[in-house]
Amino acid sequence: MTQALKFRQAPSPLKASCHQCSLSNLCLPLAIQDNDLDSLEDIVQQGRIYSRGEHVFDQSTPFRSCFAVKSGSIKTSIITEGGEEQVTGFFMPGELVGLDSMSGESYACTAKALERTTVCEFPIDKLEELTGKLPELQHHMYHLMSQEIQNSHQLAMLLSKNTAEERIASLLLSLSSRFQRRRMSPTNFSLPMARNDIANFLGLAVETVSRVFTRFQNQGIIRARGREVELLNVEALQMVTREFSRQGCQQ
Amino acid sequence: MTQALKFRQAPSPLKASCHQCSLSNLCLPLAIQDNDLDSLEDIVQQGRIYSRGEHVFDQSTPFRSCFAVKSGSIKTSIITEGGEEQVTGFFMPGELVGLDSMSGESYACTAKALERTTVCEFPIDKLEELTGKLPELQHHMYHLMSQEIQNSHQLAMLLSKNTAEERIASLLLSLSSRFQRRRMSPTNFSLPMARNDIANFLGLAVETVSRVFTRFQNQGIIRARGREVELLNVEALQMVTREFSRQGCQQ
DNA sequence: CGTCCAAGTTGATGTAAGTCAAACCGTACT
DNA sequence: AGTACGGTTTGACTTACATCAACTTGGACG
Repeated sequence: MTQALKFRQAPSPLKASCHQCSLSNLCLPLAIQDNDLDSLEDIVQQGRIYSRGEHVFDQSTPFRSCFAVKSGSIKTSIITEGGEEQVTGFFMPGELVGLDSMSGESYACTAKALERTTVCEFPIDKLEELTGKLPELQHHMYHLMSQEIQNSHQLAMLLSKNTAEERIASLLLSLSSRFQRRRMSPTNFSLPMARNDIANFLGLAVETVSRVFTRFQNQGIIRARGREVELLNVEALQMVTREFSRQGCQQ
Repeated sequence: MTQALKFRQAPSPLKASCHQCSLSNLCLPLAIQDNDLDSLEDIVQQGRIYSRGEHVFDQSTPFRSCFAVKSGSIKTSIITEGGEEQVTGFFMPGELVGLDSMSGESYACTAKALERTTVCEFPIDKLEELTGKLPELQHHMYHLMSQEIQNSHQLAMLLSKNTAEERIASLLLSLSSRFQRRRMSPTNFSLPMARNDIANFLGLAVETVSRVFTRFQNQGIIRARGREVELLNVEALQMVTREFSRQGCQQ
């Protein structure tokens, strides 16, 4: 660790500044008035920097906090007794990780940084206390959790009804819109996760994911080199996801 | 409708009595002190009786309330633009329906009574107001929503990793434990849903569900006649669900 | 009590995606 | 520069389950 770093990194927990955060229109601050922002800042802790592969938290360890992704990205997954992994989600800047763990003493999943990642930490007891005082914040928490239930239902639907192509098209479009929300290119981005994670998340074999990527590429729908992806024909992708609406329709 | 019924059914909304409800140890009252129970009773409305097949609420209609199942059972499902149905859950007495709809103006799914069913209705604005005042109730709401996220992740896992037999064994065991919580026989119960619903929920074809049922029956694990089910060998069922933990293990 | 229709079962066949195996990167490390 | 090792791609073969089709059961109802 260099001298310079030592100076900048004060002994954590370091207070984060929601006021100055560029993600305040995506993250929790989105829900509350400017003058209540201070009380949120009072409870949030600046998390440390996680490098690729590091665990932000581990399944079955005591549940203390939810984490908002500040930069980078996080993958959450459940590990079964048998050692099987199931990826349950990918989290990008402005998104809140840990909502599935609010029903027990310990984390319901493991959160792993997919790249160099920074987070803000919200200790759960303080967060609950605060949401009790700020109805809009409470409402937003309900909103976020409900959203996550819906997302998960959507995933279940994808897994049970859709083909490999449809699943991958859906994922690409989901990522695309999430990049767009952050004012980044919706058609030209770099996948934060490995093919393996995509496969696991979508209930496919790695080989299948690979094959679909090349098939899409050959059809001129996308261009992919490693993790770099370019969506050449978004409409075609949307067609693929809705392909299953072929109720007597010939195409 | 008989005379007697007309007398008992006062013009709704009728106030429900949580104090006297036999489900108070499963439902929302579980979370709060006896002296706060009155404030919960103040907001809850006695719902009407739904007969089999009736909708309790419909996807895309304005979201007003969450519903606790009092008797009977409810199936929730999403209908896609293409008209495809995806069953997202089954709800039994004491369970809360509608948590996935708290992020929008309208219900995220359709809730249909699987049999003659009664519910208690919690208007969402009043419920939010109350959870702002009762920290334990707020905590419980977080708990329930988090649980639902976990359930849905569990389902996704089942759908993406497990065989037809494993999925059905899991469902049977889940139902079993939910009957048990209600002090009913965990080994001898009647399925509230049709084979079709089971198939849809588990991402299988009806025929497959049927075949697995008979296979289990031939193996002496269960006895099934229509919707009547008897679990003859719970351990065997548990073995089936964990079968995928065969990492080099010979059995 | 017979009729009817939906729900459930059983059998035969097709297929999307898994599995196994091998080659091919890209990049990190000595 | 050479080696080593994930991650990725491609091909050949297998399989669990879907699909299609026929038959059976059972409860609602005149």
